[in-house]
Amino acid sequence: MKLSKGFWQTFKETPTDAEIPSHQLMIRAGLIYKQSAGLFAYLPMGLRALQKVENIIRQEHAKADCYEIRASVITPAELWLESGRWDKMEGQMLKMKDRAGRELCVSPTAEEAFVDVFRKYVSSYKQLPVCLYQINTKFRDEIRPRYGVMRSREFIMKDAYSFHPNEESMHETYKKMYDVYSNIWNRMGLKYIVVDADGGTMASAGSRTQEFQVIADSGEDRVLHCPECGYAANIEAAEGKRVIEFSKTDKKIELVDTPDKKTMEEVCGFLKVDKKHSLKSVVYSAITGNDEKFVLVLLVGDDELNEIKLKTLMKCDHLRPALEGDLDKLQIPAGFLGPYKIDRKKIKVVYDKAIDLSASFVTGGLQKDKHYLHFVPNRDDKEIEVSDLRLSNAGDHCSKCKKGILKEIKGIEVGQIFELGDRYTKSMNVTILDQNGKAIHPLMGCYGIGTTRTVAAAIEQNNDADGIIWPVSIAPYHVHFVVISKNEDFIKMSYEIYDQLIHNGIEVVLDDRNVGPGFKFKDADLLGLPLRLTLGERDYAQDGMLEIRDRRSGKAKKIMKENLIQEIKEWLLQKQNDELKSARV
RNA sequence: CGGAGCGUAGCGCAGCUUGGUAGCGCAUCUGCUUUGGGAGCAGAGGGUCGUUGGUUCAAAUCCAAUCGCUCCGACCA
Repeated sequence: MKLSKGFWQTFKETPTDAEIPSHQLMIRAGLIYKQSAGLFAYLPMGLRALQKVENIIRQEHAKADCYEIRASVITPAELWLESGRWDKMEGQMLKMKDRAGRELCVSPTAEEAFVDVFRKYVSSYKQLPVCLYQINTKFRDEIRPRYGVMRSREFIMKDAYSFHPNEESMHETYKKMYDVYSNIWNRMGLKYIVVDADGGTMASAGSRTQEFQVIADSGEDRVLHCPECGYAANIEAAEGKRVIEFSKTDKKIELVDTPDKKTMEEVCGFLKVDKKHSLKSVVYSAITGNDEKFVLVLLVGDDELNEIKLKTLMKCDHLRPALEGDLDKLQIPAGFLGPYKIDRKKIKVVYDKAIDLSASFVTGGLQKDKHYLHFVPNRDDKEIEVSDLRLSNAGDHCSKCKKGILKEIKGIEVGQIFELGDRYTKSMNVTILDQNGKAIHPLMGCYGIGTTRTVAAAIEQNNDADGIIWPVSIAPYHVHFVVISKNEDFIKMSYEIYDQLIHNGIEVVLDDRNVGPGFKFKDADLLGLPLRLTLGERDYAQDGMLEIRDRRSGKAKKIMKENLIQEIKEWLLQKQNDELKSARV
């Protein structure tokens, strides 16, 4: 690209609505343009980086015998009604009607569409396993889009779907895709961590799934990591064990006044008790269809509830915290909730398994301005149901090796791999014949990568005060060629060098604009291509050399015009190797 | 959806309290000068003040409604 003829504009000022570095830099460096909330246009520089990511993905998938297709982005309601997700994904889906009144939606994901393609063409175990993928636009009507393309409503995702005659084949492909995914981010030189995850509404409960998390302070995901054995999991799925010194007592349960003390902090502060010697009571409503059940969850005072665990326990479609109105209906005073003598007909009660049932706790009095002291669950409560419900936390003991202490890391989820099993083939009634001529539901795996999010994550991890620092593998171009001269002969020379670089396979941007050198250098730093090449009238007149400079290290070197191609190729190769080594955690 | 805030030129903002017919910096255009870290001088173009309605002799300014955007929360393969 010659900038004098190109389409590229940078901004000196940081846009007010951009919060995190990658979002600010993508706008300032002229990579993207926001057209509406959560909707972006990719400009030439941004699009090239995105295409680099996509091509790495294509190359790595090809190695694993995955074939690219492209399903339609708009899909008919029938497909979603078949799988039962037309209503389940309500809210996330952008639905519409065509002129005949048929209902359609913009795909938020494509399991149904791929199953639909699969069932048309595959009918025998002999055709399996097979893995198809696409790189295509998705739309999820996020309640709150934010952080630029990190959480946009329209985005581009690579989604792959594999089909299998049996579990063994499904496990095998899962493992293969794990390697494919690792190679992809390795090649980009990103620091990432693979973590155990929760399947959410995608997979059946308990099925295998892992997330690939690019490590970044601005990440929205919390990951727990054991430095001893390397165990890592999304905090939602993490298994940590809390070790607490509980307090024991022989004293009888006692009702005391706690006027206007409603929160844990207030009650424990007032009674001068550590929060871990009290029970936190939270009420949730579990909804399945028209059926609504209430559940009282008891946790150690300073623990948090893991809603996913509760949702699994309740086997419900939706879960929401109870509102004051619900509590009024149940005739329970908000702020003074507790298990002691509560009516089990109205509400289910579950103790978290971290609670020592023989220890003594402070708990709500079930009447206004009252709490109990010395509540001992297995002495004072007759019906006790225990389940694992707490959110694991940094500081927990690792459940895998029993030695390490879990640490928290923030991550950006750029990919997730699932073993789906027969969830979709069953609901959509897809069968193939096995060796015995028997009809079976094939098993599925699915594997997603946020391509647009990967670009943002790469910038999030590679930037400094001056701008972006692209990894070589996904940089929009390799070399930012700055010419400093007004002399026509020099401009002409820069065009010759530019052509020469292109002929040798080096992707180059030539800044031949009629602006000052400072302006060009600032722009080059902001865009952050791996190498900057400078042809300056002043220096060239002195020694006949050009300057080549590394954006990341700032290291610079003078080189003769004749050696340009070779030097640049060597630098790029060296940089790429260095980046490969720095990946993964 | 609940809470908060903001909509004035492409971008960043002032003006609004106390109504009098819109301004600054950057960007853009022209000319001259300037070329190793976002140049200087001189001039120019560009705004239904988000929209609609109301109050008023007069509304960017006051009132109401509405739309859009952002932040916090809930939501999230």
